[in-house]
Amino acid sequence: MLRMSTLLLRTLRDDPADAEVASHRLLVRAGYVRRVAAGIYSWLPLGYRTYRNVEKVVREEMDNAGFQEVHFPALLPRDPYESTNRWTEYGPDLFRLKDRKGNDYLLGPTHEEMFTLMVKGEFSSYKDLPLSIYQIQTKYRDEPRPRSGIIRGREFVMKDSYSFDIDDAGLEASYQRHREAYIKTFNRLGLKFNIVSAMSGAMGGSKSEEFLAPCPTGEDTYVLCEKCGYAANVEAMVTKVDAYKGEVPPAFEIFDSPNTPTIDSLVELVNSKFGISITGADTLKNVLLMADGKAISILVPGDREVDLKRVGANLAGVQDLRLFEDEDFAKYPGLVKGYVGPQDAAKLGITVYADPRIVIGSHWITGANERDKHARYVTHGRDFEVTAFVEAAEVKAGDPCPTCQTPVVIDRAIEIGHIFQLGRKYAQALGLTVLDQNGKAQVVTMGSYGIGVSRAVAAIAEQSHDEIGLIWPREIAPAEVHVVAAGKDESIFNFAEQLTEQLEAMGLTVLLDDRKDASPGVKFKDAELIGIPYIVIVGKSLQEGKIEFRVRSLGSKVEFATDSAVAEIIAAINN
RNA sequence: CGGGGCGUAGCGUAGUGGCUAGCGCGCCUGCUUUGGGAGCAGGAGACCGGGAGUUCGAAUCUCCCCGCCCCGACCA
Repeated sequence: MLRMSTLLLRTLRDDPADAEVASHRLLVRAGYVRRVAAGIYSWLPLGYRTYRNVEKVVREEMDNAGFQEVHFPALLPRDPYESTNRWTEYGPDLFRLKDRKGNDYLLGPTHEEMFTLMVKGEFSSYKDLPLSIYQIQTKYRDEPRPRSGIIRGREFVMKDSYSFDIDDAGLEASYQRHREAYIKTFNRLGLKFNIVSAMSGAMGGSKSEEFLAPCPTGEDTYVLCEKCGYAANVEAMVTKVDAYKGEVPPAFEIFDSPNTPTIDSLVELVNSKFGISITGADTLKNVLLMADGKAISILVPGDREVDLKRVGANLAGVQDLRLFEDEDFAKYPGLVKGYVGPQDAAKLGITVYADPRIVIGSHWITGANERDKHARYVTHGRDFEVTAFVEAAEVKAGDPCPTCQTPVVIDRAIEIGHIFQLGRKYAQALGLTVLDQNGKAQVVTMGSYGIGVSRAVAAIAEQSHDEIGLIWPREIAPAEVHVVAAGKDESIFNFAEQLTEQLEAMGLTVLLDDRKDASPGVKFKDAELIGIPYIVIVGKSLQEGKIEFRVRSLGSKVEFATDSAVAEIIAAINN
């Protein structure tokens, strides 16, 4: 029995000044967590019970799926991370430390190496596969910017799984098993989520999907087609365009265009000069970038910005990507800021990539590579060539769905899970092979799957709260029933106590507000803030033989007779 | 790392050169109160983020450092 009279808990009447997002604000106010440093939090009793409930659901679903739980240290030696070059590649996000002998250690940001090495140490035959193992472990990443309370911390708990298979078909099967286990897990956690296709990015795999919990304060942006269900991270959104069907344009011509530094001013000048009515979408923007020290130009329609995230995710192998700065222009005197066009790219020594919208045969108004001059009828395939198409332009709400052409919507979400097919990268680097039927060594293929366990607590809070407090799903709540003794009469406290014992005897977890010195108003406010789903009030109606039953999420109140209270409460909860 | 904001008691805050740093919540003692964050009386609790400087005098002005929050870049 949890008693409010002795609980290590102090709810706050005011919102903490340093919390903005709802989950952070409410978890602090309701006494679930306290900040220790940026992105590092302590859990108080109510919070830790909630956290452990989430962990329990995750663990049960992993076990149900037949995955085996293991546990690695958080404190790890440098060596395994050298084999995959991540000691270097991970950069400043890695927490590094030295032992007394001066040897390098790290706090694990993720554990691919350790899992791979564990399997390598034990198994060596195809007969041992497939295998899926997981752990629930604290991870450390020295984030450049921790934010939103426990949504993005520098210390956080992640459930990470890895699958090991002999071939691609096996990997696909393991991937699907994880996908199904994740769907069950998030459903049990009461989370609304979308499964979106994602870029596997730096991890170097192939197929990858993210589980996103929609929420306005989320930090991931994704597109969703409400008709066919297509969903993708903005980085992974595919642009669908038709081939050019217009007429072949006349030869390109250069015209004077002084004082047109912006697309708008250019459009205005062209329209009045030629007596036509084009829009920004008919102009071609040449955005210059430095990619690992190489100058590249990205072509996008003038009415769109370049999305650096998308470019980065879609340009294979590029580490450092940034916009051109004045000193870069100085190195390429042929590039006239504001008047760049793709016609002379080869001469100027830059590599040109184009957004898929710049289809072959289409013609554009673009810079003439001379101050105060633009050109029109500049035609792709005739007047300029590109090295490759790359998804580069920003995604806008209303863009056509790549599968059914319906305008998509853009929404924000918290990433709560990520599954992907890693392939053989780690197994190769660490030498994980097994012998096949023919006695030949085969490199194992792996999948990697993560759930942010501590983050899920915050994600649930984000999706399930109102102005006055938290509203937990039953399975996650720190207790299932909150019994409030509201009054001063001894009989009220006695009955509340008895009722609590009876409910517990029926298998329910109960938080009893048995504080003698708190007024009913305080107890009601606290109960609403704490957010246990069912609230039972033992108070003034006790003398009429009644207690009150409330459902936090509905704000509903009904009275039950005291002698049938336990049965009625249980019936109401299980209804 | 770029831009913005902030740091005064456990929490929320007032105080912009003047002597004793104020208020509300919370906490302690006593009395009264008990269905929507009770009342009265008394009390504890602050190296005003740290350091250096300017000044007769600094929470207040200057410089440096530290910490925290938000936007961006980057990332689960």
